[in-house]
Amino acid sequence: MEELVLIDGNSLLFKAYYATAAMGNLMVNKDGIPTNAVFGFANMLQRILQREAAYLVVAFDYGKKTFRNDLLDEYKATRKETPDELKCQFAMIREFLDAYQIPYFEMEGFEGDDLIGTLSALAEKEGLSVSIFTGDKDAFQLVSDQTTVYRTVKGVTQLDIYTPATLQEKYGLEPDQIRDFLGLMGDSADNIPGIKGVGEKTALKLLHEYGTIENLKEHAHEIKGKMGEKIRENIDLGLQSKKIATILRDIPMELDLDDARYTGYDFEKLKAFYQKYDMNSLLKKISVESRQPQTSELKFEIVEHMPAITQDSSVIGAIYDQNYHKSIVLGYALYNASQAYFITFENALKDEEFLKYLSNENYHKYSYNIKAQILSAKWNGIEIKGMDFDLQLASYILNPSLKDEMKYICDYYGYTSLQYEEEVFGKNTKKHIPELSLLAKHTVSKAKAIYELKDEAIRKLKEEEQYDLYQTLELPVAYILAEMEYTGAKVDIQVLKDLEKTFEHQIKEIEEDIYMLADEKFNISSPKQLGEILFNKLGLPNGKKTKSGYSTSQDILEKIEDLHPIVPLIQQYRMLTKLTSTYVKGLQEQVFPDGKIHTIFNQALTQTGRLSSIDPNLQNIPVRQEEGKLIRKAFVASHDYLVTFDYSQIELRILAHLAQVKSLIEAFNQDKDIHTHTAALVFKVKDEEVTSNMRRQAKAVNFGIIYGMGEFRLSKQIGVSLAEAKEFIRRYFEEYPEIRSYMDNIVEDCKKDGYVSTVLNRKRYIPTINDKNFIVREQAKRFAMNSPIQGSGADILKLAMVKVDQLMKEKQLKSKMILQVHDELIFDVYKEELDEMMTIIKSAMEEAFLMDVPLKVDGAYATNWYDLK
DNA sequence: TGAATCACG
DNA sequence: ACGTACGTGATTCAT
Repeated sequence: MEELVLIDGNSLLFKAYYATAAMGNLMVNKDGIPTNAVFGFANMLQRILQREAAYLVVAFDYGKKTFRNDLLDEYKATRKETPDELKCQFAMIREFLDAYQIPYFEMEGFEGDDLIGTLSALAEKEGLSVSIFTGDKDAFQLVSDQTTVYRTVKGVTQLDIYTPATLQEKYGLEPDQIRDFLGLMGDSADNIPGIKGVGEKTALKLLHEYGTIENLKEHAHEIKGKMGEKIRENIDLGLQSKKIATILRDIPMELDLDDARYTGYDFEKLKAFYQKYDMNSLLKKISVESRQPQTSELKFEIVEHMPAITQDSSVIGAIYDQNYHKSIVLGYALYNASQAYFITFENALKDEEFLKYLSNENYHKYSYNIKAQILSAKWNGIEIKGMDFDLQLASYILNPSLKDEMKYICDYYGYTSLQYEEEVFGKNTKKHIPELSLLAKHTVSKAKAIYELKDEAIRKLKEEEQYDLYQTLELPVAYILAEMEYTGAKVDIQVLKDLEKTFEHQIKEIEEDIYMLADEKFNISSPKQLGEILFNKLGLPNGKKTKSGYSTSQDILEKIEDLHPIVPLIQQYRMLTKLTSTYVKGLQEQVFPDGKIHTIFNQALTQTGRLSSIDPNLQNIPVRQEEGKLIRKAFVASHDYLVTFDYSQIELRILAHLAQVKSLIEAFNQDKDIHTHTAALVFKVKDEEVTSNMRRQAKAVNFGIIYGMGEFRLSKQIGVSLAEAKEFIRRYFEEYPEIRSYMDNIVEDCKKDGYVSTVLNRKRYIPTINDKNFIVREQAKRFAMNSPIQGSGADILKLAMVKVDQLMKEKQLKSKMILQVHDELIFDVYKEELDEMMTIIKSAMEEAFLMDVPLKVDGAYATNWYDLK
C-alpha cells in the first residue's frame, strides 16, 4: 500500500519555534533573521522523509477568519499575537518547501486541519495509507485502519503514534468520539468553552455512558446533582464546541496524486536556501547526499543459499545480545555494488560457498565493530577473514564523542536512512527478535550504509591526517583485542568460593555489631537510612551534602571515624559487601564453561583513546587494599605463568616530553624518583632530606597537575590550608615553568581549533571550551589539559601491544597476551617461553614510542595475579 | 532510570 | 564569585 504523508505546517512550525525559543536566544542567520522554527521543521522533515512515503503534502492555515469564528465569536480570541520572530518564518517555510519540491495547500476560510481531514478522506478512498504529522490532538478524530496520527511530544524530536487501538487503550473512545471529547472539555488554548466543570475524567465517564453529546442531551435529565444541572444548562455550548472541534472532511478540493508525489529536492535551490539562512549543518548533509546519491529504495533478497560472491563487500551479522561472546547471530547481510542479500544464520552455516567466501582473506569485507563480528562468528563456528574496514573504529577516530549506534554514526556522515536498533529490536522488556523481513531489511540497510560510507570515512581520515592512526594502530589493536578476549583469563573458581564464605561470615558479624550500636535494624546499604542513623539518631557531625540528604561517602566517614565505633564498622561493611557483590559473586557468574572469563574491551568508547572493559570489567580488580587484593588469587595462569609489565610514571613522562620541562626531563633521564625530585625542588631541600610527608605532598601535586587540579582540591587532598596549597602550586610552577605555559597553550589551541590532540593525532573535540558558563568552561579547560596526556598514554600502550604482538608472531610463540589495564599488559605464558617473553615485552614496551624521556617498565611473573608484584 | 557509592589506572 | 581533579564500570537503592 502506498503512503501519503500529511503535515500540519502551522502546528509543527509553532512547536518547532517554541521548542527552541524557550531558551532565550533564538537561532538567527548572519543578518539577524530568526531561523529556529524552520530549522526545527527541516530536521523533522528529514525524519519524515526516511519513511520513503510515495506522496507528501503540507497544509497551512489561511487567513484569520474561518467558519469557526462564525460559530463562536471568541474562538481563538485569547490567543497571544504570533511573535514577529515566528511570523517571518511562515514565508521562509514556503520558500523552503519550494526548494524541497513539496506541494503545500492553504485555503481561505479553512484551517490546515480541514485540508488534512479532507485529503485523508480522499486518500483513503484511493486505497492509500495516510500518516498525519501534527502537534494538535484534534487530529486524533481522523485515525482509522488506514490513517495514523504522529503527534510531537517533546519539542519536535519525539513522536507519539496514534491508531484506533491507541485511542481505545488510552481513552476507551472511537476516533469519531474525539470530537465529543474535545467538545465536552473545551480547549482553553483555542478559547473553546466546552461545558464548565467538565474535565478529561468527567468527559470520558460521560462518553463511556452516553456515546455522544447529542445522546447526552437526550438523557441529560437522568443525571443527578450539581453535575446534572451544569450539563443541562450548558449542553448547547457543548454541542457548539463539538462543531468547532470537528475537522471538515469534505471541503471542495481535489487530490492530484501526481502533484503530491515526492521526487526529491532541487539541490541548487535548497543549497541556496541553506546558505542564505546559514543552516550549515543541513547544508553539509545535502552536500554529502549529493556526492553519494542515495537511491530511494533498498532492493535486496532474502536467500537460502548465497549466490556466488566474487567481489569485496560489506558484511554484517545481526548479533542479538550485547555480549557477543554469548550471543546468537540471527543472520548475515551482504552488500556490494551489484548484490544485496540477507541469509539467516542457520542457512549461512550450511552454505559452504558463503562460508568459503567469509574465510577467504583475499576478499575484503567491510563492517561495523569487526571485533564483535569476528568473535560472534567464531563462537558460533564461522570463520571470518579479510574483514579489514571498520566503520565504528574509523568514526571513533574521527570523533570519539560520537555515540556507538550505527544510526548516529551514519547521520554524522549525512547518511540518514538507517533506523535505530531499538526501533527494530525494542528495548528492555520489549526486546525481541523481529520478524524476518524487518530484520533482513534493517541488517541489509546497515550493510549498505557501510558500503556507501567506507570511502567517505577514509577520505575524512586522510583529510584529518588520522588515517595512519586508524590503519596502523587501531585496526591491528582490534585484531589483538579479539584474540585476547577469545583467549580469556583463567579463573580458579574455588578461590572465589572460599572468599565468599569468609566474607559473608564477616559481613554477618559486622552487621550484628552495627545493629547493636545503632540499637535498631536498618538497611546499611541504603545511604538514606544510614545517614538518618549516623547524623540524626547518633548525632554525629555531618558534612551536610547532596540534594537527597546526607552524604555518607568514604571521605565523610573518614572524618568521623574516630568519633563513634559504628563508623569503622560501616567502612568495613561497605568494603566487604562491595567486594562480595561485585567481585566474589559477580565474577563467578561470568566464568565460562572453559573455566575462563572472556571480557569485552570496548575500543570505541572513551573520550581519550583508552580502552574500557565490560562484562565483567577486568580493569578494576582490587589491588589497593589487602582484603580486595585477595580476589587476584583467583586469576591464575592457564599454562604456567602470568606475566605483567607496567609503565612507570608514563603520564608524567609524557607531560615532561610534551611540555619540554627541562628539570623533569633531566630527572627522568637520571632515573630519579620523580616525586622525591619534585619535593626537593618545591621545598628547596636536598633529595636526601625529603621526608616521606614531603614526598607524599609532591606526589599529590604531580598527579593533580595532570588532572588540571585547583588549589582547593590540593589543600583538601594533602591536608593543608588553602594559602599553603596556593603557595605550594606557586613554587611548583616556579620550578617547572614550562608546565604552566604548556597548559596555557593547550587551552588556547583548543579555543582556536575546537579540539586537542595526542602524540599520534588522536583528537578530542571540546566545544564547551568557549561556553559562557564559568563552571562549564573551567571543566572544558581541565579536559583540554588532561586529554593529550591520558590520550598519549593510551596511544603508547596500544603501540606497545602491536609491537609485542608482532614479535610474538615472528618468533611463533604460543604464549598469549590476555589483559590490558591502561598502563599494564598481562600475559599467559608457557614456562619454556618465559625468558624470551620477559625480554621482548620489556623491549617492545620501552621502545614503543621515542620521546625526550625514556619509557621505563617494571615486570614480574608468578602463577597467579595476586603474586604478580 | 538516575543517583550514590566505590573498584581501577 | 562561580565550584573545586581526569578516564572508566558494576551494584544497590529509590523514584
